[in-house]
Amino acid sequence: MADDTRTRLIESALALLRAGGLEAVTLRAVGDASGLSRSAAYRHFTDKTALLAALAGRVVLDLSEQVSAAVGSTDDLPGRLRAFYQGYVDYAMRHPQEYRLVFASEFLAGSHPELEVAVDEVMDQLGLRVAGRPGAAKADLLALLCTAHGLAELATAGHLTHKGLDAADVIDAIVRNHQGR
Amino acid sequence: MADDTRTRLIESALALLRAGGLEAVTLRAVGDASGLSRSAAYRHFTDKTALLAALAGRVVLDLSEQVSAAVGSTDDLPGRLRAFYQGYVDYAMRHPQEYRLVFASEFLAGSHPELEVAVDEVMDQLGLRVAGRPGAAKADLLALLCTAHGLAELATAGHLTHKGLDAADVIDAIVRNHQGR
DNA sequence: CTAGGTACGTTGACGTTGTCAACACGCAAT
DNA sequence: ATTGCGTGTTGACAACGTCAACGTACCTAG
Repeated sequence: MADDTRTRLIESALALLRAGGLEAVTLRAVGDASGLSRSAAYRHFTDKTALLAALAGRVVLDLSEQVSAAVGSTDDLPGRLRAFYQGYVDYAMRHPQEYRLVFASEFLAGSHPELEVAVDEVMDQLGLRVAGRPGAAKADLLALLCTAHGLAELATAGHLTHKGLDAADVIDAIVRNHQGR
Repeated sequence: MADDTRTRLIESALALLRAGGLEAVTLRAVGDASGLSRSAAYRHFTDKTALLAALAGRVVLDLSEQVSAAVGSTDDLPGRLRAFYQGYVDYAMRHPQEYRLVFASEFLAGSHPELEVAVDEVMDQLGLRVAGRPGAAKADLLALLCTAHGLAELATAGHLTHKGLDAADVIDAIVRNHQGR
């Protein structure tokens, strides 16, 4: 099966990313780790960026599942908000390189519509999950995701811990300042 | 003066970044654009990442000034909030590559304490500017900045316009859902 | 059964990049 | 005058993304 090799390439890239950051993910290294050769990836991806985009897609799905699980079936809105933010930033802190790859690859690579669509879908789903029902306005959901993403990026960059605070404190402030409608 | 050459290198790198994105910023191209040679940058920066970090520092300062000007001396809190978010995302949309470089370089490059400190300082200053007085809690200011940064990143990635919305709509939602104290 | 195409994988090679060593120049201080 | 340092250049190297050429298995049509 060709799909098998394809996922093995993605898996190897993921392992390299975790171990040594984005700069450790080279096509030669991916080939070695997969027991293949340098340019084996070109039979399954048009580009190096296409491989990264596929990997990013996997990450987005993983993130979505974990956050959904974290929100679970919390009843009250403040509780859902808190669980959402906490689950989101927890994932980002547990997998910093992976999380940042998702948005870095959109920057570095010109256009990977497949990934952009995946991100959009996951974001929508997460927003609905928190809002509770599909009646919520799009702008409100996006506001939620903006905050979550900013939180995740600042947290993974270490800009929160610098001041004797951690993500939970900021989440507290966010939820406290949020008035439902 | 050596400082002169140093700033010229940074300026050339900025021009290249604006013109062709991050991948167009190569040390050889910077040398050419500065009328110097390939490795001239190594007399002023230890690394390519150090040059990028210096450039990012310049960008952060620029961002800070523009956002401060946008907030100006708005009186009411909702007005200040709106002006802050709008000014922040405006800058990011006007200079997407530069804005993203600031946070990408922290990711790509291991550690550039100078840049991290600059980011922290600017963030603090902006937070105070919006809060109006130094009495505000740190966590509240950071919450503000998380949202602004997330907004800027999603906007520059095109994740807002996809749904027939633009940044102003999301800012409306954010301000509407925010209860000051 | 054979011929040919297709999917998959490998190696060789090329241009580009970041980086360093070696060298050269000019200026300041001893 | 000599020494040293700051600044700049070129030559060279390894690593990288990428492509062309080639090989090999397999499936399918005649």
